[in-house]
Amino acid sequence: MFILDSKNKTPLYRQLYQQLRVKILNGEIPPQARLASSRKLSADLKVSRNTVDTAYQQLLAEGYIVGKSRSGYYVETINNVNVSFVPEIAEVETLPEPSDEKIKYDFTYGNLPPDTFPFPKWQSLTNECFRNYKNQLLKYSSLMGELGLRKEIVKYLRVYRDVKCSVDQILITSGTVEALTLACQLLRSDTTAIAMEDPGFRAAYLAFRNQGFRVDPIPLNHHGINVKALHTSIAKAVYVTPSHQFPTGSIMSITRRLRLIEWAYEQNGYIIEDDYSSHLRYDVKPISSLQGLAPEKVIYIGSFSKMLLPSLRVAYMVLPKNLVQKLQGQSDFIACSVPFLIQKPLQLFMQEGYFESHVRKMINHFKKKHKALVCALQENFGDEISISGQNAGIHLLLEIKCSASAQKLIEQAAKAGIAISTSGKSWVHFAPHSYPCILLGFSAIALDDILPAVRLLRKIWSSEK
Amino acid sequence: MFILDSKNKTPLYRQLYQQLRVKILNGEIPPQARLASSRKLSADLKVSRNTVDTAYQQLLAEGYIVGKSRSGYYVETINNVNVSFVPEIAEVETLPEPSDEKIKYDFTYGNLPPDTFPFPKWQSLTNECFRNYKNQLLKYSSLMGELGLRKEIVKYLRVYRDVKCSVDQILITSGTVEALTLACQLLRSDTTAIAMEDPGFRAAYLAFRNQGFRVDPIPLNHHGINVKALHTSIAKAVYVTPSHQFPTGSIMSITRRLRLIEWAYEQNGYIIEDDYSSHLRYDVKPISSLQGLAPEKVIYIGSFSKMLLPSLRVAYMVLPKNLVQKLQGQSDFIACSVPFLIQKPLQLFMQEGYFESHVRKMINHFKKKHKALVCALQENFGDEISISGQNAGIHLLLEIKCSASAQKLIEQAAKAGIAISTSGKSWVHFAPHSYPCILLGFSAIALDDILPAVRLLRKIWSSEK
DNA sequence: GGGTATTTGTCCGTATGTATG
DNA sequence: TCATACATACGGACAAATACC
Repeated sequence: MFILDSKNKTPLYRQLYQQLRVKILNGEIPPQARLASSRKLSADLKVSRNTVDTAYQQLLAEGYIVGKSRSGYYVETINNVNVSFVPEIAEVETLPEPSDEKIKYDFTYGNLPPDTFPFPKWQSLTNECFRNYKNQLLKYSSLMGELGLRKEIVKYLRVYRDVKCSVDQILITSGTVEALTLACQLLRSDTTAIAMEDPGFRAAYLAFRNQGFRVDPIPLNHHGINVKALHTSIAKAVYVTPSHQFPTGSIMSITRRLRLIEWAYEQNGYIIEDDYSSHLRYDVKPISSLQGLAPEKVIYIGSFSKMLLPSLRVAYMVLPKNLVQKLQGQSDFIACSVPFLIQKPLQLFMQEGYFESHVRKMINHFKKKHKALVCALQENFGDEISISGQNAGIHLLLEIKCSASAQKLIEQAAKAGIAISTSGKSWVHFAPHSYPCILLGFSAIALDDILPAVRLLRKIWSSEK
Repeated sequence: MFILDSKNKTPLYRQLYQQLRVKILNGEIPPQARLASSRKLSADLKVSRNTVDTAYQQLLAEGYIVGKSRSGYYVETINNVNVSFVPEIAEVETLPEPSDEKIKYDFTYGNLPPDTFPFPKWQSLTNECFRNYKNQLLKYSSLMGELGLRKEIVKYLRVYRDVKCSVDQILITSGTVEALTLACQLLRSDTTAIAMEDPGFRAAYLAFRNQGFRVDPIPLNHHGINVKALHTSIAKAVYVTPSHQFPTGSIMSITRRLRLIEWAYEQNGYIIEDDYSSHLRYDVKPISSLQGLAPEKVIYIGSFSKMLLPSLRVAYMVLPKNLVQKLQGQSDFIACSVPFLIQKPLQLFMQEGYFESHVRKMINHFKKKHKALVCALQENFGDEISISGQNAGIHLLLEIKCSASAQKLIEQAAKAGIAISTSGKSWVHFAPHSYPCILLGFSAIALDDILPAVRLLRKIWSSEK
């Protein structure tokens, strides 16, 4: 009949429910049949009547049976044609956590180390949402995102990034790529090509391509994008990473910024400013964001992936006012794609000041690792490598003076347990380059692991010199 | 000098920081000036030296001052071009929750009633993620989404929707619109126009337009889209809602389905099947999904918004195998846009059989409300209205035989506290139509409210007859 | 056919362990 | 660490439906 095991972690009533359900679906208990009364069954199975009753209630709620008061429960005719037999849990193999065992040192880009993110706080904020915001969970949210979160972002941007905007201009997106996609949708009527820095951020390149735009690579030097070269392109939009160029790490100079803005006004075009590493800079003076210099000409994009958690999937964009109107005309009645359960905890996190302190903590954290990595590289490699990138961000770009390909160097490192982002995966380079380039992300690796990791790299790669 | 109030809820260090910052920005403390030492200032203000130091550290982190070791802190020359004076925004007004007080009966489309969603269970699953999956929270996830969740979706689709696919073909997206956008990206090289049912789902129309496609409206009757008319379009892709046409509610007949598939093979085109209301049908026999009939020609899109929670923002698409390859070529290294904190709880929810239970519960729930609404409308309006839509979905479409515009009817209802989705917001209608049409969603309203709400509607609208 | 005993669903309070704050 | 809340499981009390005399 029924086999109930009180030692099993699944509750008794649920075990009974499952077994009844299977018997109904495969016809062992035929339609219109009357189930045993809760008293009888409970006596048979040596469990409480309520246990049986709870199982019956569940079947009732799901339409497997109907109840006649004071008479009994009767099996419904299930009219699903092709539900021949539906086992409840068909034993999904519990996926073994992808074993990172082999990775000893992680130099991949973007992942974060444990113990930096305040998990308990975030968990309690999430639970607070379940307690206090049930109503909003049951609804679709508006296009731009939660108003409260947008207010917090405005405050943050005004104070730390010199970005000047009102809440109406903020749009919450599920990652930078969505932001870029939306930017493309807004610019489709203005241009058929988008210019970007070469080398540049691969995901942006793909986003533009996927949106049907031609991408014009524009060379850059250590002061930033070559505005003269930009003038040769017909593109009316340019994608740049001025606060910390990806991947070279240079910071766009103020004169270059002003010339770029001049270009935007002349061409009646737009600048897409990707401030992906937020205000992660160490010992270098801040330069005002492009957006702050020309709010009407800049689409500013920021992200929480680097500072908080990559898996949160929250980014945001600041749109010029005319584009806000355009967006609302284009996308009226489309819901924001970031779940409320992510937006609200983030809002509370910022509101209560935890974000600011967390950012400070992270800056310090990365600063130490940045310094340690630069030192370790210089000590171990000397002038065999050149490090590009200034005191900012969460990665360095190495040019390694050897004959092997970057691909091969990365494979060799992988064999020794050092994970490095495959070159050409995270960035694109259109112009040919002489030596292999390696992008070394230092966000995930622990401070104390940096020196031994670099020594190991030196040992592995020395044979290629 | 400085006024610190320990009774104030903002921390002491922050009060000091704010005041110092203002004085620096407006020049009261000039560039290069040395700040008072932390010992002196703490004595002056009768606070701990740490309090002063924390404030100084914050200013330091933000680049307002520089520290010379064993000498003091000196004010930096703020070289931001146009930072004239940035007041910190104190105290964001705590937003009053949008008061739904005025809404007595909610007939808007898509929202859900409380007490149907198992919040406690979901909450505990979310917490389980914080406990057991910290590693994965610190990482970017892969393009297609969590493998475990995709497995569960495959199982569900196979059993309930006749969809035939492997995990490799499943892509998790943050809502239907993202799925449609991705579909557009995949079809860009094949076609410049997309055909869709007229009337049809507005968000889809907007998505196609925003992606730069021309949209060809194709008329339909109660058996589904007019395939003959479809042949007159040059579009190589057609968007349909066969399981429950939006908004008319008709179910596409099997012959029509087969003819549509024939079209796809002839034209070497694709069908985008939006199964938005999943298997929400009452007393009507299910018809196999288009995907099940022609897996190579159909892009199938499903969503969890209607059955679980709109605010979760999770949908999924099933791609033909050749498009999977295309996608991976196009979007390599782009992360899935659904947060891990949403994907994982959903996976566990499905794995443990709660999703199936919940779906059956919801079907029962909606079935009752559907019946009650149809009865109430027929009793109160008789032949003054015609109800279109068969026994499926979470809405009805009413054609009201009166001279007033739909807009006006909706406004009148709103005055009486009855919320109805604005027509033309959720659906588009290209062809002209004689009587005003009203889309009545019955997902949010409580069962017992349906009859009084309809009576009230009758009373309000009777003057327009 | 009417009264009574029994069966049955339904509702209530309570004890216990776990999870959350 | 302790208090609280919740899910689970239990037994008892009540009223309606049914069966029986």
